[in-house]
Formats: sequence, structure tokens, C-alpha cells
Amino acid sequence: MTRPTIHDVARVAGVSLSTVDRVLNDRDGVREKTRDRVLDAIGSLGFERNLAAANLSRKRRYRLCFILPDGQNSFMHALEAHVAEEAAAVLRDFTVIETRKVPAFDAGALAEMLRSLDPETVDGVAMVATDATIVRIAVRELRARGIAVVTLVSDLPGSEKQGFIGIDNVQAGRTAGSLLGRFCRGRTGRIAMVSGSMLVRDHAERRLGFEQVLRTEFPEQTLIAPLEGRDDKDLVRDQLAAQLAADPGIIGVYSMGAGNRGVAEALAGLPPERDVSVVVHELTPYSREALLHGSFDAVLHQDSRREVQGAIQLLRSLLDGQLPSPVVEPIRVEIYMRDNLP
Amino acid sequence: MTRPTIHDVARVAGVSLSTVDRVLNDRDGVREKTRDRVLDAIGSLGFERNLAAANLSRKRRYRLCFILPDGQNSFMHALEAHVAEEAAAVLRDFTVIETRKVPAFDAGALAEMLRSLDPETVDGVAMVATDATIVRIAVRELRARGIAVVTLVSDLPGSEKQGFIGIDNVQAGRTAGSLLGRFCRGRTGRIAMVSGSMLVRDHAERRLGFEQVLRTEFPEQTLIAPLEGRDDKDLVRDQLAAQLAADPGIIGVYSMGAGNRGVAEALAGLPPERDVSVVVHELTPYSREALLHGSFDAVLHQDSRREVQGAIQLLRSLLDGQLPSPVVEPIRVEIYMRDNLP
DNA sequence: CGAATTTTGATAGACGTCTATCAAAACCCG
DNA sequence: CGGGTTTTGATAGACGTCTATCAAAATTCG
Repeated sequence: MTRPTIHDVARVAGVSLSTVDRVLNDRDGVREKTRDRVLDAIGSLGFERNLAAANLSRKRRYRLCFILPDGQNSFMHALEAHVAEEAAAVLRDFTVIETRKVPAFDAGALAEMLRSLDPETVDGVAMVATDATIVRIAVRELRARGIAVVTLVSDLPGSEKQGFIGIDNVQAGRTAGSLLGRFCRGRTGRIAMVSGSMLVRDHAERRLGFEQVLRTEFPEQTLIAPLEGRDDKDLVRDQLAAQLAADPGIIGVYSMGAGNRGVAEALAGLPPERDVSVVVHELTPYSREALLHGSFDAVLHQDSRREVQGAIQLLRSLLDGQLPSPVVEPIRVEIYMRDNLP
Repeated sequence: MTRPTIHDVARVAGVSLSTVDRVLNDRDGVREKTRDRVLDAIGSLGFERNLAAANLSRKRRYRLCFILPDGQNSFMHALEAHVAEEAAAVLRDFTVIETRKVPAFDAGALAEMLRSLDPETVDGVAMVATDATIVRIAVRELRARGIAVVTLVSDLPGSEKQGFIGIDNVQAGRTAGSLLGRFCRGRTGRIAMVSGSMLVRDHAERRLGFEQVLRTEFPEQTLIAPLEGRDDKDLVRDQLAAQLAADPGIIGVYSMGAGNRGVAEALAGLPPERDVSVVVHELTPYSREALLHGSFDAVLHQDSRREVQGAIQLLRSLLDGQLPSPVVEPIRVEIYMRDNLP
């Protein structure tokens, strides 16, 4: 009924509180034999330290730093807003979150930022990674200084980060292919793709997954080389509108990056009898509206609030030293249509 | 930097710790004027009581009771498993969860169970509701005894429950219609529906939403009256197989309840050239397999683990007395296809 | 005004853990 | 065996809040 305390452990092990404490907190000056006795007692009692009491006593605080790209697109804005909101919410758990911005796609700036972090001020870092060797090295240095590191949204494979919170972009691309293929069934034609440059690596992965599925499962459709929209709504609109006008055989569009507004505008310019199925990424005010108006058929989404929460949770448990790799629910590739909008 | 404590509040308000305590814990014997002084100090300092310290001091425990139908279907099994898992996980937060089973669809038994709950033993209840007046009355009595009550998965509208954690089933049905309508585009024919009896109310709502969308957005398709499969895989299989064989014009199937295995088996018996799009509910081992094999096109899902977590979180904050209706993220209608399986 | 009553203050100990210090005990080694 | 070293124990106080008790002060009212 009542949880065992260190007093119980001391009693069962036949040692003093001081000794139990030395074992629990990895202080030295305990004989191997004594340590074992204590560990046995802990095991047999099923003792688990009361983290609340421990944190209270040692005035523990978790100082986290979120590094985000200084981007202009809706997704990054939403991400930043969620970091701010969660920061306010976790303050009561003695978790202080500081947000820093670095120019997007600037690996040098990101590495510089990481290098500037002082273990005296920061316990853990969550960052939207830019994929470059210089960043990997900076991550290694951070870890060497004893700072916990996780990647968020965009991963840094091959680095010493202790976790990644985000979606599998190949899977996302496959899902898009699976949906759009089905939506276009019964018609045969060409499928247009719009890439951006929000996070180059991510787009490449999405494209890969998308093409895999369409080639194998829906071979009747033809894929057109992706437009490079640079996540700029005007550019996206002009390019896509031109492509759609030039080729009446286009029956589907997959937009894998930002610039949803441009996609919606290009579609709005089509004659009403033209029937094009559309799948895009990220639920934003614009894509939401397009879903409701019926110009988009489906939106793939990653829940950035949950990503932020996951990063915080992961960092905290890393800092608590819960070694058996703490379990944070993976982020899912969510599908939204008009009728299951949240 | 450091959070204000009750000591700070006392100092600023110019009163003693005792008085601050009396105000914080709503004890009487404090003059209106003094109480205001304290509240002002709290406000101006932005004081927020340290819940960890408070709970430590008063040895607070949250004793929750989950009441689940003694069902046999995969969904309820999964739900039960998640309750058990989460129970183990939240033990460290001084939350003790007890699970009780009642016969499914038996409002009398559920009401009886609720009546038997003693506020000396239980602080809060989460239940999968059966919709009946007798249950509403039992809920009112529970609340009168000071026990917090929320509904889980299946709601009890018009009762005094303090929250519902589950999906909007009309929305789920609409989503199914939206998907299946698109999947069947380019073909015209009839759509079969399979209902069950897992939770009658829920199925009725799903059907409503489904028919709404198909009638208005895909009027070229004809709806057949739903089969009553009673969530029994054999019954579902036999009935559906017969219907499919009798009517070669069926091009889509929506199964809104349990019995996915029966649906899969009925489809497996079709000649290979027959092309039927299928949408079902709840991701289970069977529906998962059917997605992977391509016999199902999409599965609508509610994340029962998150439902359990949400119920725990909601009950805890209700018990903490965080009056401004605590925010628990709503449960979403999730769409799974082969490629975004978790 | 004085007595009764209400309101406020002071103090002590608890919750479970941590940190620090000092003394006592056990061990090691020559 | 004695001296030095290592290991262990005992104790006190802290973290922020709660509970309880008793005394002191302020208020009310006849």
C-alpha cells in the first residue's frame, strides 16, 4: 500500500541511511559488498525513489534550450508557438525552456549556436537539425560537455544525438502515394509534384516514398518531375498554374513542402470541369480552408505540439538518468480530410 | 528565477504563514479583508503552489477506478491492456488504478457497480458508459458523494459526468464516407454497410455521418441497408459473403463495428477480378494484416492508449481542483492506410 | 468597559530525499 | 599490534507545503 522509502531500504539492508544515500547517488566510499546488500534490498522491496521529493530537496531544475530555424513558413511558426505554450505549461514542473533562432539551412550558424551553449546554463537541447558534418561535430562536443541532445522534426543521422522526435518522411511519402493513387483510380493521367526547400532532406525522402508506391501500385499513372517551389507561394502558384494549363492530362497533385497557399491558388484558377485530386503536407490555416472548400482532398500532418511535448519528455527523462532508453510514443503520419479535421 | 513560496506571499501580504495557509486551503476563520490581502499578494507575485511539495506533505494519492465492459472484442481487450499498462506507469505519481468489469450493454449492472463505489476508497471514476437513465442517476449519486466522474470511449450525454474522452462518432462516419466515396470514384455501384452491436449508440452515429456524406457528395452510389453482424466474425462473414455474391454491383464496404475478421474473410472469398474498396474501424491485429495484404483500403482508429492517458490526466486535474476546466487534447479520428501504420 | 468570541501568529513536526560534517568502527599493512 | 586509511553511522538542516495546537491579539457585543 505505502511505497517503500529509503528508510525501509536501510532497515532491510541492515545499513544506515547515509549508506543507502551513497549507493543511490553513486557516491564512492562504499565497499562492493555493502553496495550489493543495498541493491538487493532495493530489488526485493521494489523501491523506487520518489522523484518529487528528490527534486524538491535538491532544487532540481531542467534547463532546456530549443533551437529553431528562423523560418517564415506556417509550420515553423506553429512549432515556435507550441514551444512557447509548452514552456509556460511545464514551468510548474521546474522546467525552464529558452528558445533560440538560427538562420534556416545555415549549418555553420547552427554549429556556432551549439558551440556557444554552456553546461552551466543549459542541461538539454532540442534542435531542428540541418544535415551537415560540422553540426555532427558540434553535437559531439555538446555531449562531451554533458549536455543532452535530441533532434526535432528534422533528424541528424549518424550523430551522437540521443533521440529523434519527428515523422518518418519516407513513410509520409508512401502514404501520400497510397492516397493519391486511390483517389485517381478510374482515371489515367499524369501526377504533378511540388517540392520546396523547407528541409531538403525531408523532401527527398517524401518523394522517394511517393514514387515507390505510385510506380509499383499505380503504374497506370505517369509522374512528372517535381517543380521546385522554394516554399514560396507566388512561385508555387505560377509554376503549378502554368504546368496545369499546359497539360490537361494532369489528374493529381502532391505537394510535399510549404507553399500550400500557392497550390490552392493555382487550383482555384482551373476551369470547374477540371477534376484534380490533391494531397499536401501540414495542416495550416490555408490547407485547412482548402480542405473545407474541397480543393484539397487530403492533408498529411505531423502534430508539432506533440513533437514539442515528446522532446521535453525525452530530455527530462534523459536528464533523470533513466537509462533504459525512455519510451516516448513515436510521432505519427496523420491524415486529415475535410471530415476529420480536429 | 526562483519561484515565490508561501513565505514570500506571507511577507508581501504582511501576514503569517498560518494565515496564508488558511487562505490557500480554504479554511475558515479568516476575515474577508485579510483574505483579500493574501489573494492580492498571490496575484502580484504570480505565486503558484508547488504541487509536488504539497502532495508530498499531505501524502496525497489519487485512487482511480476504471469500469470497462466485460467484452470479448479486440478493441475492449486493447483498452483493458492499456489501462493496465498506464496503471503501472502512473504508480510513481501516486496514482492507483483499479479496474472493474461489468457485463456489456447491461445498464443495470453498470449502475449497480457505480452505486457500490465508496468515496473512502475511490476518488475518481472513468467508465465506458451504457446509455440509460438508470446510469445517469447513478452518476449523479456518485458526484453527490464527491467522486469525480468521466466517460471514456462511449459517452453519456445529459449526465453530470465532468468530461468525455473519446471520438466524435458522427465525424468518424463522415470521414469514412469521404474516404470510401473517393476510393470508389470512377465506378458507380452499391455500398454495403456492416453494423455490429458493440456500442449501439456509437454505430448509429457513425452510420448517420457516413450516409450524410455519401448522399450529398457521392450521390452516384447507392447505399444498401446495413447488415447486423453483432460483432460476431462468423455471422459477419456469412452475411457479407452472401450479400457480395448476390450483388456483383457492390463496389464498397463500410464496417462500423467489430468483426473485422469476418469482413476480411468474406472479401478473401471473392474472385480476384472483383474490385471492392473497404473501410473499417479500429486498428487491431486483423485489420492491420488486412491493410498489409491490401484487402482493406483504410482503417479508422481511435487511439485507446491516449484515451486512457487522457482520462487519467483529466481525473487528476479535476481532483486537484484546477477549476478552469482542465485542457486535455481531444481524441482524433485517425486514418490508417497500409503506409502509415504505426 | 469587560467578557466572550473571532481572528491571527508562532511553533513544532511531518512528508521523502539530499547534503554535509564529524565521529566511530572496520579494515589494511608493515 | 598499532597506526593509518577506508568505510560506515549518526545527526542536523534543508526543500515547500501541510496539519495541529496553543497563545496572543483584535474584534464584537451586551
